[in-house]
Amino acid sequence: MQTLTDPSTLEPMLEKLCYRVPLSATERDAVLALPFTLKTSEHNQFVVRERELATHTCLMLAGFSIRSKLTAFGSRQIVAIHMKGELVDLQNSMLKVADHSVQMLTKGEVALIPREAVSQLTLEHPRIGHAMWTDTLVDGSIFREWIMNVGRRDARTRIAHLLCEFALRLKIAGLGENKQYELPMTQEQLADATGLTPVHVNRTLKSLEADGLIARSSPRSINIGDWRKLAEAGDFDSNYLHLPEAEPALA
Amino acid sequence: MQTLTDPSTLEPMLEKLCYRVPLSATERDAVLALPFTLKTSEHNQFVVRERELATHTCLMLAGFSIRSKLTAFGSRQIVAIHMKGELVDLQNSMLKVADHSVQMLTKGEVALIPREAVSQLTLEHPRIGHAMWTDTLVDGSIFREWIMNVGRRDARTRIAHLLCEFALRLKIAGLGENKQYELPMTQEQLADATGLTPVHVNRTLKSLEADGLIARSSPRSINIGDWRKLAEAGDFDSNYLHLPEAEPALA
DNA sequence: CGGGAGGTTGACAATCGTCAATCAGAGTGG
DNA sequence: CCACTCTGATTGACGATTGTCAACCTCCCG
Repeated sequence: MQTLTDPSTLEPMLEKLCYRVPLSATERDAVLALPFTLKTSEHNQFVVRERELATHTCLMLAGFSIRSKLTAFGSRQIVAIHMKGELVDLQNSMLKVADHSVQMLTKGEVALIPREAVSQLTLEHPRIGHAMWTDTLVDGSIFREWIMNVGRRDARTRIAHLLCEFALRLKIAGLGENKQYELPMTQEQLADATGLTPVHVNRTLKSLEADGLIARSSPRSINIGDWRKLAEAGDFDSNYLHLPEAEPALA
Repeated sequence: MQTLTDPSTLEPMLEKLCYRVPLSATERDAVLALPFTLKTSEHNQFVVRERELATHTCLMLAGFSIRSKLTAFGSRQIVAIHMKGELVDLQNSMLKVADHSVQMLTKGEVALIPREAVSQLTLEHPRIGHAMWTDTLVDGSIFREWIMNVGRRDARTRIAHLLCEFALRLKIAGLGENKQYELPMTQEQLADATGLTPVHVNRTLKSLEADGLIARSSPRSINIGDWRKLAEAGDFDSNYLHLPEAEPALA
């Protein structure tokens, strides 16, 4: 596996960074000039494991991944879902020792960037550092929303909320424009993301379907019938995603 | 209210920043030279409200505060607790529009630092920016642990975990060395932090007390009888706090 | 002394978890 | 092409952790 610097590859990352903090041409070039290693990751493969030393930051180029933690008892909590353009493991790599695992949800392509290179880049280009910091702050905002989701919402609302967030983020990442998408997770994974059991997730999805808020041609093929109604059922308000302009609805 | 630059006041913030990323003398001086407004905040007073424009970053000098969010239905979720030395509202102010509220838990003293001054400081001193970024990353790690706490742990474990985290953070902030402290929150606030109801928090505290894991001379005066046992009951592992050296226990 | 906030307790209800069986679909090998 | 198998989805019966409601208590403070 060799280190590459093909500037075209890191485009998704640059797009994400410029999304909120505009960067100059020089700065953009500096980002694209980061060294990286391309890697195809298989379904279910671990990118980082809890407690490991993280030496690289992982940029998602294709596919989906999750971040998760384990309790001592062995149950799993998924704390984030990641898709194209997202720097999955900034968190672990900057803090050196991983406090959670990152695992592929589907087969995908990732670029591994050495921790030191990212660190160096932000020191040489403070505005890039600022952009990455902002990105981390948005991640934090999403974490807070998830705390509220599992802490203060009932099963139906949690699931609806997750479906809304996923739909909107897919759209922003340029992975779908409409109200129909393929959920890349099993119901067990949905359960681990919402703090429920797989059985109850199933019941809840059925209930949402029965009420016409979603339709499913296959178990994971989500079709949002009425965005407004689903957003209401999910207590979903895109404010916490900190999108630049008003991009509140899919409808 | 006038803007001040008394360098002695921002010491707690500097300590926090240098805790993980060592700063040079020049950098330290730059931090201390930040302009700020001193403010005494009363019990229950709001520092920032959800959806407001945040123009300042708030540094806790004395007292405790919480960050919270509201569901549409009106229930509250506390997503973080803050104490001396912590930059409470970096999150809101850097993202401009607040996605959650910050409220004083006790009477306290805060320093309000203009958002622009912080932003400017990090651009002029990239290493300070790096330190603040790291701080934000640690905040993120704590958020993730909280997601797991409310998502995958039962009532007893959640409460025990919160009691452990609070004890350890008090110690790190230099606010207490021993296993005895005064919890600055009501049981209703404990409930909002753990995703439970006040009644069940009460039952759970009683149960922890009955089992000798804690003792309480008054309802909020927590005395940790056996740190190891409480940490075990709370599935508490300080890894996620990313403390510099081994500082795992209080015992 | 009165009022109020917060803490405590008990009875009962309900959301959600557990257990377990069955079903559906994809991939594999004969 | 057809068992065979495995993973994931679905469903039902039952149980339990936790929520709800409501009363009462305790302490602090004006």
